[in-house]
Amino acid sequence: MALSIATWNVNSIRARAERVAAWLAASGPDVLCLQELKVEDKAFPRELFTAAGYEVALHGQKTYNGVAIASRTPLTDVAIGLDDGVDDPQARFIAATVAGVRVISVYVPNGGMGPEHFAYKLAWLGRLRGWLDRAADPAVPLALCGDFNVAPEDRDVHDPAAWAGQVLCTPEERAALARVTAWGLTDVYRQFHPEGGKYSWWDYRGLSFFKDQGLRIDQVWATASLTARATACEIDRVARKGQNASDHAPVIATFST
DNA sequence: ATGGCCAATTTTATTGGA
Repeated sequence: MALSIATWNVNSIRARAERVAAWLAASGPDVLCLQELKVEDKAFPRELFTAAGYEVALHGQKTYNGVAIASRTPLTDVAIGLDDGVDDPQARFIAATVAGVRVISVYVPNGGMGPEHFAYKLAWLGRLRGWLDRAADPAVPLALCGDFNVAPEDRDVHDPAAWAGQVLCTPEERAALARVTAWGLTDVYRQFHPEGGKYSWWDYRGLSFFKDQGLRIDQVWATASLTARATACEIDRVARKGQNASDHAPVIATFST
């Protein structure tokens, strides 16, 4: 048997309802971490998931952000938000345990809208490391999944020279992400695809997807005990094609059980 | 010249995204 865990920034679950339903029916993973729901909990299209055989743990908000974990098997020990005493209304973190794996869905701040946004992003990554230190165990199977809004290395960038120093690729962001993953996490996609030149996000503008001008900012990071069970990790570019697509493609990691 | 697209909103412009 296998356990598949995917992450997908859908850029509005309501705008993407038909595409998500079709994707679940065609290639639905066991667990799906979602980001950028852009909807309050009470307006979340839960039936879309229940009809496909999933239960959902949800942390939404109006207009912006919003994360969830959908699973074919029961979700337990749901944690909403970083719960670190910081007054932060932005819905960017949810965790739950499924099939013996601690699964986390994060939507890391973009940080590109000005200096205060950038500072919030770096601080948020520091708070994420704090949550791992305080509330998780690197010795157990854990998958930290989501839209990290950081391309970890130049090989995750279509044009590193053009992106040098730009938000999503700065040394400060890469260092902040590295401090999170130094807790004890491995980039599962990288394990299977060291070659680079593979992306998970393409700008809607300028025919970027057609020209494959993207960034690999969506990732699945796993602890050692889970990484040891990884058998594959793929980006589903097909889900980015055509009309009404999200600007992100799903990333699917598969583990032996 | 630093644009182009897309989604949500007390919508016909603005904000945020990446």
